[in-house]
Amino acid sequence: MSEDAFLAAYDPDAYGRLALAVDVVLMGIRDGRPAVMLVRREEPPQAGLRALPGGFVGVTETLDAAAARVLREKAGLSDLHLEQLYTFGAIDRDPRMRIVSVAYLALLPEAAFTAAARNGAGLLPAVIDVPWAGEAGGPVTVRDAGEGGPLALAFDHADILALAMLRLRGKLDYSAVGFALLPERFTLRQLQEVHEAILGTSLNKPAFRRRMLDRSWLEPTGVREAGTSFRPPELYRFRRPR
Amino acid sequence: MSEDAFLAAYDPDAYGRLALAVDVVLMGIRDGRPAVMLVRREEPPQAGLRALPGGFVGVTETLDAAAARVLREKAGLSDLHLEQLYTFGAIDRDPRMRIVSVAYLALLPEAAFTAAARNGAGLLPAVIDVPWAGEAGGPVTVRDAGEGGPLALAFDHADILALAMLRLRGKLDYSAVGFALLPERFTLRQLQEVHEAILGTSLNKPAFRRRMLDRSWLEPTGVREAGTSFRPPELYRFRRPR
DNA sequence: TTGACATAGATGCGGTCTGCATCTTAGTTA
DNA sequence: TAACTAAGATGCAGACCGCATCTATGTCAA
Repeated sequence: MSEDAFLAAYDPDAYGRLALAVDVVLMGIRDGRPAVMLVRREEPPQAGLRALPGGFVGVTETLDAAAARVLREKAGLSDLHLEQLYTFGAIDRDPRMRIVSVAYLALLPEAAFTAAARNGAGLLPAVIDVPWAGEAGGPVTVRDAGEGGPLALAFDHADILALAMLRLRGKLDYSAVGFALLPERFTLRQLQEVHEAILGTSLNKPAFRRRMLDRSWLEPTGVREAGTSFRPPELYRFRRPR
Repeated sequence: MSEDAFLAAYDPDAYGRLALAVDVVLMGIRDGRPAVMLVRREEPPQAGLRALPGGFVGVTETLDAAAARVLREKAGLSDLHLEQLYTFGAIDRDPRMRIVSVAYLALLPEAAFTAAARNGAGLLPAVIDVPWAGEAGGPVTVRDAGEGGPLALAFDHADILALAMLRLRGKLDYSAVGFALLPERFTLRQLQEVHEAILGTSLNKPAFRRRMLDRSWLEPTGVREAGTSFRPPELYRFRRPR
C-alpha cells in the first residue's frame, strides 16, 4: 500500500490511536552541579513519581512551539535556549496509550533557574548525579536539592534525562551551548565553573582561558565585576561567531 | 487541563488528525562521492519529484522498527547501520495533512549500495553535492548518478538530507560510523577514501593512518588484499571499542 | 598610608598530536 | 633482474594542552 493510498483511506481509529507529545528537560546549574526541573505526578499511573514537564503537540503547532508552550505554561518561561534532543517511541513507554514523545533540552542561567524554582508552580529542582565519566553515557540519578535520597522518575524520563546529559557534555566545547547557562555578562571563572559542572571534572585554568579566548566567542565588555574583595575580574559577553 | 484529563477525554478527531511517519536517508559512497537512495513520487502532490523512502509508524511499532521496515520493504535491506537523526514537525511540510516525520540515517558499504540500486525496485541512487566546507551546514543538492542536472526533492526532504550530511560529517571522526560504509574487511586506504568522500576534503595519509591505528578500533586480519599489481595492503577489521 | 590577602590573569616549559615531506618496503610486470 | 606502484614508516616543525609558577590589581585592616 502506498503512502497516498494510505492517506486516502486514513482513519486514526483503524490503526489505533497514537499521540505525539513533547517532554522538556529544563536544566540549569545549582551550587556547581547540574540540575533539572521536575514536576510531581499527582494522578495514576505512577502518581507520586517525578516527571519531566511535558504536553501534547497540537495539530496546528510545530514541535518547537509545543515545547515553548510547555515551558510557558508550566514554568512561566520564554526566550530561553531550546533544542530538540531525540524522539522516544517505545511502545509501552506510557501505560495509558501509545505516546511518542519528542524530547527537548532547555537551558537556564543559574539565577533564572533558581527564580523559576520559586515562581513556577509545582516545579521542583533536582540535582543530577552523573556516575559516568566523559561521554561514556549511561543512567543518571536525581535527588532533591535538599540532599535527600534518589528520586524515582516516571515512564522513560530517566532515559531522556540521561540522554540530555550526554548530549550536553558532547556539545559543550564545540558549540556555544554553555553560554545559555550564564547571564548576559559573566567572568571567565563563571564560564569555567559551568563547564566543570556539566563535565563533572575540574579543568585547568590557564588552558581553559586560552582555549576560550582563542575562539572568537568572547567579547570583553570593559566592565569589571563589582562587589569583590579582591581583584575584580573582567566581564565578558557572548558574541555569536561570524 | 492536565495530561491525564486530556487523555481521559482523548479524541483524535477533536484535535484534528496528526500522523507520524519515518523518512530514511539511505546513504552510501559512489565513485568517491556521497550518494543517497531516492524514490520517484508517482502521485500528486509533487508527482515526479524525488523523495526519501518513508512510511507511517504503526501503533504497535517502535520508531526504529518502522525505519527498519521501510528499508526492508522498499530496499530489501536488513542488518544495516540505522540511527535516528531528527524529527521534523513543520505544520505544512506535507500539504495533505499534518505529518510529523522522524528522520533516520541508514548507511551501506559501496558494494551493498550499488547492489541495492539494482535490486531495490524503484530505488534511484543520486550523488550529493555539498557546497559548504567543514560543519558549516546549509543546503545540499542531489543529481543523478549519470551526471545530470540537479534533482528537485519533495516536501522538506532536502532539509532532511542536509541535516544527514551535517550529522555524518560531525560524527565521522569521533564515532565508528565510518565503518558502516565499508565492508567487513577493508584497507586503510579505503577507510581514508570514505572519510574523504564524506568530509569533501583530501586527508594526509600518514596522519590519518596514525590517528586510526592509535584508536583501538582497527584489528589487522593478517590477510592482505589480493589482485593488486603492487604491494598488497593489509586488510583490517573493525573491532568494537572496549 | 601601607602591607597582607585573595583572586585575576600571564608566562614558560614539556609532552602530545598533526601536517608534511621523504624514505623504505614489498609486491607485480616487462 | 630492474622498473614501477602503492603500502607503510620515519623525521621534523608547528599547534595545542596540562601544569607549575609568576605578576597584577583590587579590598581591607592595622
